[in-house]
Amino acid sequence: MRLLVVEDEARLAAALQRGLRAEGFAVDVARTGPAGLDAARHGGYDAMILDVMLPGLSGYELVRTLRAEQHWLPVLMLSAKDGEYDQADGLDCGADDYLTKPFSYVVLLARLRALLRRGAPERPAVLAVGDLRLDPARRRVTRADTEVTLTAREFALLNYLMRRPGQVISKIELLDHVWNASLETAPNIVEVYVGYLRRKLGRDRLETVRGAGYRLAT
Amino acid sequence: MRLLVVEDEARLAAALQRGLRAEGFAVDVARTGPAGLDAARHGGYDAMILDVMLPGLSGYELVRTLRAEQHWLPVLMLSAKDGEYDQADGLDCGADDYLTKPFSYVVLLARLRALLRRGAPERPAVLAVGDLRLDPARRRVTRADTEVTLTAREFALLNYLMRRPGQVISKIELLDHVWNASLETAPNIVEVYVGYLRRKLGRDRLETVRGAGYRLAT
DNA sequence: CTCGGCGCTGAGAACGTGCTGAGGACGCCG
DNA sequence: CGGCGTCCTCAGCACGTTCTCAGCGCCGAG
Repeated sequence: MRLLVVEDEARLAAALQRGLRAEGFAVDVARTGPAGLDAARHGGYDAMILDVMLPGLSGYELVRTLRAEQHWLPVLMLSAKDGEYDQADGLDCGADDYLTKPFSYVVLLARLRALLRRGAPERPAVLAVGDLRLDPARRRVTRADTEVTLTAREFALLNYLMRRPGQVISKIELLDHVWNASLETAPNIVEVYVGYLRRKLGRDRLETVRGAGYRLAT
Repeated sequence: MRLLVVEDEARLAAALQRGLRAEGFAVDVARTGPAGLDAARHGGYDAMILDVMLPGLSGYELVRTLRAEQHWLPVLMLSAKDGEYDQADGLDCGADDYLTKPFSYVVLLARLRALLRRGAPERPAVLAVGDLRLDPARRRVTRADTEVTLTAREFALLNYLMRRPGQVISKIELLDHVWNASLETAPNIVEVYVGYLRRKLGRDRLETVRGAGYRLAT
């Protein structure tokens, strides 16, 4: 899931990015209204978190413009509760949901998930492929009932692969979702981590499909 | 879903009743501590929203009494942030979650929903994990039958962890529920308190899951 | 068979995360 | 007022994790 955060306060932006990445989202940040609008138009995001007070172009105007151009990206709006703007305005101009600062992180997450959920199926509690099991809540992985300890990055990678067993997944896609890296990042890092996983899970569990990507054996 | 709101300020009570009804809940209101206690005992509610400042009987006493009588109704506590009472105290006495006034209605709803989803009517009188025991009503903790004295904050933290043993809980979530902190608060405070707990409870009872959070060993 | 390119791996550097002790702010109580 | 306990901040340290890089092997095309 790819998210766009449009926020000019550096600390809040950084905190959001960190927190959401920890939840497994790929997060990009834009710091001004125009930059945000541009990213929203072309970035292929699944949702946008948008501050109202922005340099260059207000959040309201941004959403209005986007909607006028027939972009229907889900938008979660944030505003300082200083009375100048109010919630009704936010929803009026085309935002899908609305939070006033200061807000709780858990609430943000809940609302965000609600936005994204439209149509998306609920995740199963425990992923299982062959004799591999992965429990996201407990953050545990077992192979034939013996526990395997993984680092955060290894866990994220396996997690992603286990959601689409048997399918070939490209390095670019993995870079994008597991590392949320730019196009310029060297794909070698993926090879390195696939190597780590192979050592821990068994050699033939991850197949290489030359020129295409990797596949988790079912 | 039936809710009980115990709140003496007429305006707030009315607003809550109206808002929650609009969400599809059946809402009753009690205006004093004793009336609230009585309703909670006999009303068959799914959750209670409880102010701290009440005529006749404080919210703290109310929950404590209820828990002592083996009623495990989920309780969401509200307090004015006037310093007289502290958040940690709220979690101490057996409430399930806690909000300080002024709060956002959206936050209230989100927390309430989380409570109802969790909704454990079959809660044991005392939380027990391994040889650890925590009694929310009496605010006591024992480890292998010897009492451990905890400060309010330490107690609140352990309390939260013991409700989801074995699961990994992120620092952000802990900050949110135990400290009621914003996103920008430094997560170091969690590390510090985990350190305190480890000293008092034993080194390996709280596992660190690097890059993810903490887990209470089962 | 030969060659080019893709993928694999080990070594080690760079980085970040988490832990800890010291100490300051604050409120409470004698 | 002074001592005490709790809460929190901060800076330094240690160690695990992440990433880079270079060299090599292997696969497939021609």
